[in-house]
Amino acid sequence: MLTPTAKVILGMVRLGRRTGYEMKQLVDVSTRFFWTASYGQLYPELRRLEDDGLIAGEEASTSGRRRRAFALTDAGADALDEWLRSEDAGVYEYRDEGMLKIFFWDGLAVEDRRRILQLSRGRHEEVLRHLEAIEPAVRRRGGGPYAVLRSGLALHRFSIDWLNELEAELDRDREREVT
Amino acid sequence: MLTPTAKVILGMVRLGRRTGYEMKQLVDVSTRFFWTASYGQLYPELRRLEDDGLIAGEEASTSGRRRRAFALTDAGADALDEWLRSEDAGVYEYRDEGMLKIFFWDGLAVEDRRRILQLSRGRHEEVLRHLEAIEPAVRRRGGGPYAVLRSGLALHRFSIDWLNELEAELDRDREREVT
DNA sequence: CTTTGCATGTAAACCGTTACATGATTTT
DNA sequence: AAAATCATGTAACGGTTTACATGCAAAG
Repeated sequence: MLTPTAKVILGMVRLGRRTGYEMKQLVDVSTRFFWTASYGQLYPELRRLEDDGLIAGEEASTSGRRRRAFALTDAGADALDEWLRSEDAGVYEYRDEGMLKIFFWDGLAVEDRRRILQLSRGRHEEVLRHLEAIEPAVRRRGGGPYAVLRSGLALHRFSIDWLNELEAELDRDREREVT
Repeated sequence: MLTPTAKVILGMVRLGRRTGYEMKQLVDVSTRFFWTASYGQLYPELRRLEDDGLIAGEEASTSGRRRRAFALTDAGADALDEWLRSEDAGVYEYRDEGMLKIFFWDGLAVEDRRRILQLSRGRHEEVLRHLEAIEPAVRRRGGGPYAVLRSGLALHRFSIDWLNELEAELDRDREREVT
């Protein structure tokens, strides 16, 4: 079985990211919103995958700076395909402290509740802005990354709309209080 | 600063869940979809919170079976409110292996891609069924838990719709291939 | 009398982030 | 000359899940 980070690495190598650094670069602008990877996971896992014969590394220093480039082995390509075709939906985790605050917000004043909604919305807006910024470039490439990007755009827009709706309800509740 | 589990506990105590077991019960049917807690976190954290004076525990055995019931102290109520009013959106994590598969799916046949979408959708449908089942009971209570439940319903329905749309696109792509 | 539910807890393993360390190269 | 970028790695820490251990009480 592949570890979560191994899946990212094998996929990234097939996409042409040959060094750990390049993989991290792409993760940070693309998969980051539904799948992260830090250097602390990446480099040890690269070594493990090489030991297991799923990737092959070679010295690729262009100058005095050391650099290791990796390529998929046949076994690695098989492992990647096997995972992609596996009958297992895999990890799905959604953890949202904003939701937890809403769950427990019953004692709070309307203005405090509004603030909770605004903070949550602010974060979705930040992500949305980033996704919108890279949209033109990713659209040109198309394929899986573009499908995923459109998912992200749709999801965060939906969340923003939903939070706005909840905020509108808050106003209606207050009017009822005043009346 | 409160640990994530501490936030759940303080909130649950205010909602009237007095024992670790009761808290876990409610977490499992309600917050589970955006915030989990296992016994391995719950019981040690209960002890820590009691040591810190945020909750007070008392023996509450109704018979031979041991049972510790907790209540919020004034300091605990303050800490809970402080967290709820904090200018920090807190943890937001979304990890989805289905999305990762889509990101890397470009080498796959249309049928393999369809399967990936179906598996993801299946999971959302499972969650949706559970949320729909508890909806009537939660609606009666209203408040934060009901707002959160409606969020969950909306989010998972949206995800299902989105995955269906992607699947329809797949069919259009294949027709184009055949034509 | 056996299974399910109530109830509390611990230990090990796993996963992941953060901070740190190092040093070369390119850009300003 | 300084700052940013390329590039690789480790150590410490923290949070979470899983599996295990224990035992009483109620229901079938």
